[in-house]
Amino acid sequence: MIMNTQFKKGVLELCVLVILDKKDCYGYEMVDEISQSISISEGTIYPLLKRLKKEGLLSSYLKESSDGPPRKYYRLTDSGKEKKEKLVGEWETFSKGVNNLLNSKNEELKEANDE
Amino acid sequence: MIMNTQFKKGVLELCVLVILDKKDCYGYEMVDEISQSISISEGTIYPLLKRLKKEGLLSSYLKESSDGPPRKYYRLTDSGKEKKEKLVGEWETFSKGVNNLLNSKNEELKEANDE
DNA sequence: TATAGTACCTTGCATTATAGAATACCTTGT
DNA sequence: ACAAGGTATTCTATAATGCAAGGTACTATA
Repeated sequence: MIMNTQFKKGVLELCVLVILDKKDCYGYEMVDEISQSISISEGTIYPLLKRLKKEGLLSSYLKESSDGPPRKYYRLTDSGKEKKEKLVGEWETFSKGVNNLLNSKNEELKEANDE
Repeated sequence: MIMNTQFKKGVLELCVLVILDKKDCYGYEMVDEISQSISISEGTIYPLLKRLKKEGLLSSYLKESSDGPPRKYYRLTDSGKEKKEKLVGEWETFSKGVNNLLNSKNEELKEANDE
């Protein structure tokens, strides 16, 4: 899936928080989850998870796996849940604003061109 | 209007192209136009316009003004129009993907939690 | 003269996604 | 035992991009 890199900035953080709000996940698993909707690579998710943990939005714990090295599961903290709510709201406002520009520009500009 | 900076990455280019597809504009004017939907500052728009012109998506011409210095109007080139169409499509795919993650996650995860 | 509004431009900074490479574990085939 | 490949984590270096902060210059008003 080819996708505009720039669009993703900041949104991936939102996606990670939303997914972790539903269930605990490890990084490799999250790449799969998110990839169903947005293209993403491992080199992106691990630094992101590390950053979010450092900011106190996530906690983590290790769990052994039957087929590979142990998995590091991440869980939302309370502050992570707050942040998630905040980001979801911001995303809705933002995407509405963009769609506003994309669609409703036609009418407004008729007058502007009537000079 | 306070707004997540990261969400804007790449989207502002789309907004500029969409607006210029409707009518020619100068930078200062575009800040007003876009600000109705998304917060943006001058320090953002001028470098952006310069870059888009350099990439051949925009052409520009000067026009005198009665109340201030001459205005530099920008106009979409053919290649700019192509780029605009492409970006609009990418935005729609992308925002659908994000909303997908935000909303339809509930059902899919019931099974996942049934272990 | 001074102030404010319009309009443009540049520099430097912070943020973030990504590719690429390294490490380590397990399973399967030879 | 060995190699190959999939799973899983991590780090480094790089490229984009938005923005604040500053500057220039023109016009109108007080």
